[in-house]
Amino acid sequence: MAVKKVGRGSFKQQISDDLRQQIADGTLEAGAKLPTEAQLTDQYGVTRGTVRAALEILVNEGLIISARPVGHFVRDRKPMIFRPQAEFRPRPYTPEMDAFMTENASRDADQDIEVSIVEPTAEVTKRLQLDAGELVVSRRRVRHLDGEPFNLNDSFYPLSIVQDSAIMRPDNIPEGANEVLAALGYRQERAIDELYVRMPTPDEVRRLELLPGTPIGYHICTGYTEAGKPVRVAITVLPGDRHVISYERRREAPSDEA
Amino acid sequence: MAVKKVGRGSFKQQISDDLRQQIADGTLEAGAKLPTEAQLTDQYGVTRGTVRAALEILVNEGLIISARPVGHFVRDRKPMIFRPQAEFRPRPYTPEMDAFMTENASRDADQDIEVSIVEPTAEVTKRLQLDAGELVVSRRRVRHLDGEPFNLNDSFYPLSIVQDSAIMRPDNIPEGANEVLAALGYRQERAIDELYVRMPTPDEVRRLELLPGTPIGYHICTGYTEAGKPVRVAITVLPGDRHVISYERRREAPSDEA
DNA sequence: CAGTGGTCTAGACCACTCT
DNA sequence: GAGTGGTCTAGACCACTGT
Repeated sequence: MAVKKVGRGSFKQQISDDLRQQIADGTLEAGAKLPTEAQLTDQYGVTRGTVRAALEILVNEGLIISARPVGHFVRDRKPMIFRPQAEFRPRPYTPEMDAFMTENASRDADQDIEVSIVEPTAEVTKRLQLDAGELVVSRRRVRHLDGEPFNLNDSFYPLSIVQDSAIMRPDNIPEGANEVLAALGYRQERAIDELYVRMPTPDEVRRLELLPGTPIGYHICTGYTEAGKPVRVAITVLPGDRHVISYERRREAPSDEA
Repeated sequence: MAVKKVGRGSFKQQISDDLRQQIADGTLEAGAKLPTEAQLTDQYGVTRGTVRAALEILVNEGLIISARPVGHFVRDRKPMIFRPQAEFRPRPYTPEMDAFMTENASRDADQDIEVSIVEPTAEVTKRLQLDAGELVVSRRRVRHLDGEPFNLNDSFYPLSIVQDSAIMRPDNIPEGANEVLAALGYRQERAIDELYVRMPTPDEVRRLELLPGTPIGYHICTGYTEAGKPVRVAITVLPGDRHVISYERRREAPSDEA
C-alpha cells in the first residue's frame, strides 16, 4: 500500500473522513465533482472496492450522490423550502428578522389524489380506535412542486362515517375535507400530533423519488370530535432534503431552556 | 447460482427485499436474530460479499443492527419515549385518548455541561446577526436518560451580553438561562423555530452513540428581544430512534387539510 | 469507442466472543 | 478452537453516457 494506516480507523474510514472534511471546509463545494473511483484508488493505494465502500458511507450520510456514469458529486444543500404547517404555527407567522427563510415564495403546486377503501394498517386502526375488520377510506396524495414530488399526505377516515360523502370522490375538495366531516356531524375539535424521524421505506422512496441518505419526517395527526371520537388520521411524509419546518412564536412558553 | 434472478433488481436487492418483508410481516420480530451471513450465502447461492451488501442496506435503513461477533438482529422499535417540547405544545398537554404515548413516565435524568468561548459557526453567526470576529459563549449539553445519551442541547449567546454572568459557569442554572438573560436586560419575547431532518455528522454519532441508519431531528430556536435583537440560539439534536415529538391541540388551526 | 460507476466472484486475514 | 462479522484484495462483466 502506498499510504500507511495513520491514526485510527480503517482505510475506508480514512478516505471518507478526508472527503467529508473537504466538503465541510469548502474544498469541495456543493455540486462539485469528486475524483473518480480510479483516481481515488491510485491516490490512496487501495483497491476499488475499498474506495467504493468509502464513497458509500458519504452517500448514506446524504453528503454526495452518484450520477452514473458521470461520477460522484457533492450534494446540493437543501433548497431551504419554507413550508409552515399549520400545526407548527401556534401564532400567525410574520415574516420579519428571518432573512434565512424567505426563499421559494410561490411556485407551481399540484397534487395527485387516489381514493380507495382499504383495510387499515395497525397504525391507523389504533388511532381511529376501530373494531377488527372495520374498513377505512384512504385518500392518498402526492403533492408536487414544480413537477417534483414534494411530500405525501395520506388521510384515513372510518368508512362508516364518510360513506357516500364528498370525501370518497378522487377530486380536490374545495371546502376542505374537514368541513365535509363537520357537515356530517363530526367536527374536529382536538388533535394529537406526533412527529417521528426515520429512514424511508422503499415505497416512500419510490413515491417521493428520494435519493439514498435522505431521512424523512413522519407526521401523524389524529383529529377528534368534542366527544373524543377519532374521525381522521392524516399522515404526512416530509423528505428531509426538501423541507424545513418553521414557525414563529411569541412568549409564554420560553422554549428549550439552557 | 442456485437461485435464479426472478423479478427485478440485483441479488442484493432481492435478498434485502426478502428480509425486509419478513421484518414487516413479523416473520422476523423485533430482537430476532437473522440468519448468519454464511447461511444466507448458502440459501441464496451468492458470495458472502453480496449477502453483506444486502445486510448493509437494511442497516442503513435502520431496520437491523450488527452485533459483532454474534450476528445481525432486528432492531428494536423506537422506545416510544414521550418528550413534549414546549415549542411543540401550544396548548397544555392533557393525557387522554392517547394510550399510545403513555410509556416512559419518569426515569433517571442527568446532563453533562461544557461551557466555552468560541468562534461561532456560520449557522450561529447568521442567526445572532454577529459582526465578523465576534465571539460567542457556547453551552454544550448532553442530556442522559438512564445513563444513555438522549439528546444534545447546545446554546449560544453573544459574548458581549453574557460576559461574567451565570451563563458562563459550567453548572446547571437553577432559575434557567432565560431568566439570567432577562435580568441582564435581554428578555426574550419572540422566537423563530426551525426543524431540519437529516443524517447525523460523525460528531453527533459520537456524542449520542448513534447506530447506523439513525437520522436526527435538528431543531434551531432563535430567541429575540422585543426590540428584535437576537440574543440566543439553541440547537437541539433529537435522535430519531429515541424521540417522538408529540403534542395536543384544540381547534382554531384545523391541521393538515385533506 | 473509452470511461464511468454498479454488481459480483473467490478468495484472504483479522478481532472478537463463546464454549 | 470454532464461529461470527469487519475489512480488503484482485480480478471480472455489465449498463450507460459522451466523444
